[in-house]
Amino acid sequence: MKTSIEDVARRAQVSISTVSRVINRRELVNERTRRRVESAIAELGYRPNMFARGLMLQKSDMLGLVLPDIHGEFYSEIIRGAHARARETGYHLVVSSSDGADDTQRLLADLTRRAIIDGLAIFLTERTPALLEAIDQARIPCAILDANLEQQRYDAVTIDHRAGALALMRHLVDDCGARRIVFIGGPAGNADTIARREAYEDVIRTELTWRPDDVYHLDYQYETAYPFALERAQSWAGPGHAVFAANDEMASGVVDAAAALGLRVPHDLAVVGFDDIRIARMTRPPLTTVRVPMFGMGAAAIELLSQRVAEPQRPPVRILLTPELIVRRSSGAPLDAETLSR
Amino acid sequence: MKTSIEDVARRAQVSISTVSRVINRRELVNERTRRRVESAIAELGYRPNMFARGLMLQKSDMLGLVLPDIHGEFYSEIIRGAHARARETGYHLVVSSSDGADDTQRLLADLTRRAIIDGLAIFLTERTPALLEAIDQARIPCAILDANLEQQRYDAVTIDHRAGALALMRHLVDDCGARRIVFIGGPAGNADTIARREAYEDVIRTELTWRPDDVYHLDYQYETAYPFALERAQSWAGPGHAVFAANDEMASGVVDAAAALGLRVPHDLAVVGFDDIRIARMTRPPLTTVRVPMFGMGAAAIELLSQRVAEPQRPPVRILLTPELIVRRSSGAPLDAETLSR
DNA sequence: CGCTAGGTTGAAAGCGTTTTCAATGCAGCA
DNA sequence: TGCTGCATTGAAAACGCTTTCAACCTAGCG
Repeated sequence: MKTSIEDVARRAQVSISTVSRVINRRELVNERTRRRVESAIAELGYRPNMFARGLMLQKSDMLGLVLPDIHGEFYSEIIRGAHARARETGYHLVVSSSDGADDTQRLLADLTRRAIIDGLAIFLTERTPALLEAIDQARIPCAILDANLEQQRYDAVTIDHRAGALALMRHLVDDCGARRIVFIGGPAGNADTIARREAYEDVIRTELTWRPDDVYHLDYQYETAYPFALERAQSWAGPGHAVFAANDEMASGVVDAAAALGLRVPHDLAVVGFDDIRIARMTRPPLTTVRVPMFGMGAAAIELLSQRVAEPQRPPVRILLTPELIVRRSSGAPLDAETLSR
Repeated sequence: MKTSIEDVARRAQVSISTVSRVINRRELVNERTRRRVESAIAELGYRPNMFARGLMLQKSDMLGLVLPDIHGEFYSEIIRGAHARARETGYHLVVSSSDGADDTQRLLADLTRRAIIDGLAIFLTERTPALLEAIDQARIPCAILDANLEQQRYDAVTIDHRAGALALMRHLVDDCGARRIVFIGGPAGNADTIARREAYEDVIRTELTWRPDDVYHLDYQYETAYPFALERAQSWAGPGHAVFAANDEMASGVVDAAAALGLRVPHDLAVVGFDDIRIARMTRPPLTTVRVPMFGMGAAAIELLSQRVAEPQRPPVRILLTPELIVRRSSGAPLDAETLSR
């Protein structure tokens, strides 16, 4: 049988008020009484009922995290970051992933109605009106991840994809002496791909020669990039020639294809990727890439949320995270000792 | 201001009992009344307070999942599986990861006391008495992942690592005609490595020649395996020779090193891995490996938990999951068309 | 000695649901 | 007409906690 605060009170010969105080504000109760209550608690193995407690406090110490997908290193890093910060701030984390925009909406509804959470961090990949509506319907604090929402109504964490891509282009041009750069993006409509391609174009148009045929759009997959590069890498190769793939998987496919064709990376063809996932260190040579701070993103979202729970009325805050250029050997820049160890 | 069931009742001119019935057992209320209540709910944007509801029902529809670490594809697959099943069964998932056995204990205590969950799935890598004690202390249903607990007190999900390794060895010997097989394990004390090495030894001792020098223990990392193999792959190579690495990362390092040495995989040296993580398809040639059903493991744990919540008194159930042999080109077996598409 | 302030405690009022139990009304039936 | 039974509804009792408010006691002070 469950023991309640009343059982403890009876056993310790005090009122339930006192037991409650021992649990929550121990400084308010006399030391002798406190010890009596504490041993009663221990003897009975009593644990406060969190439902009742929450009913009074309207607080569960749980935060939600909604991702479009849990697949892959990307999202698991977000979870890691979110979880780490959540634990630091005394929260537990309810993780959920959806399957397309419609499903996100359902999930949001379900989470905000049926789950007992104090706030919700939402990773948005699409921005349908219905989705925004669903977020508005949430009666709890929300933080938005990675979507450049025009409206400033919510706390948000965004990655500066453009700055990352720019750093990578600068590296290719300035440090590696690239004269021709082939761009391999993900789907043409993909927001990240767009940001990266824009940076690419900016640099190409102002400093090199714009060649429309050097821009391709694949699907972010190794399996697609490998045969694709096998067909073309020969024609991409040359002194000062490079490939900028919009993610590490495709870059890895290009590196492997080049090797299969007998090309030397980076000597005959430099290759750079994006994201800095695990495999970036597992190509030969290791990939120069841009590290997208997914861990930091998850952590920042939880941080914002916990701050908002503490101070519901403050104006929305936006955090902009900048990716970091990671120079390895695939780009052909001179490397110092410290960098080599990576 | 929060609207409560009472506000709805007033607006719909009924008692709160009726409103509650409309929400939970709609068949018990007259259609006309029901519609009145429903529009009152809609107009007020009413949502039942889950704390109060939980207080009555003693049920939160949340399940916990504790992992030793969220890092890597492995654990994110478990989360995926658990989440998928949780959603199917109407649960939300509280995910948490710990940092060593001591921390697991703290986490368990925190989760079972402060979090509002109906059950807890725990991935155990170590089995200290203190940990088992902590699990006993949990007053909620628990399911254990991947630990061969002697005691049958809990529901459990276990992977048959040995069967997987055996299948892989059979494949090497029977399908690929391997005559000499080098084993590269993780740390010698690692439970998974031990299970895999035992299967290796069984087959070697009964069917091939036992060579103690062909057994190595590294650290599961690509970065270690690559230079290691670079030194030795030449001496491993030969007709009917193979390397069995205890995970795909190390196998990938071996494949890359072999390529760097000008060896042809699988012709000069067959290589197989274990786990079937993403990179298994990204080596040249793709890795033959064993798929460990992490997704299924997470899903099974949640399934057990939800069944136990429904039927607390039933005897503990143990689920044994068998890994699946995935034949790709690195092992040198003749492949059929269907397999090639992987 | 009477008063005051501070330290401790308990009674009771919520918090917002679900559910039991009883009451009501009405149709159908003898 | 008087019953029975069913469908529908409401009153009220939990559920287990936090917190306010008032009461009590004691020590310290004038």
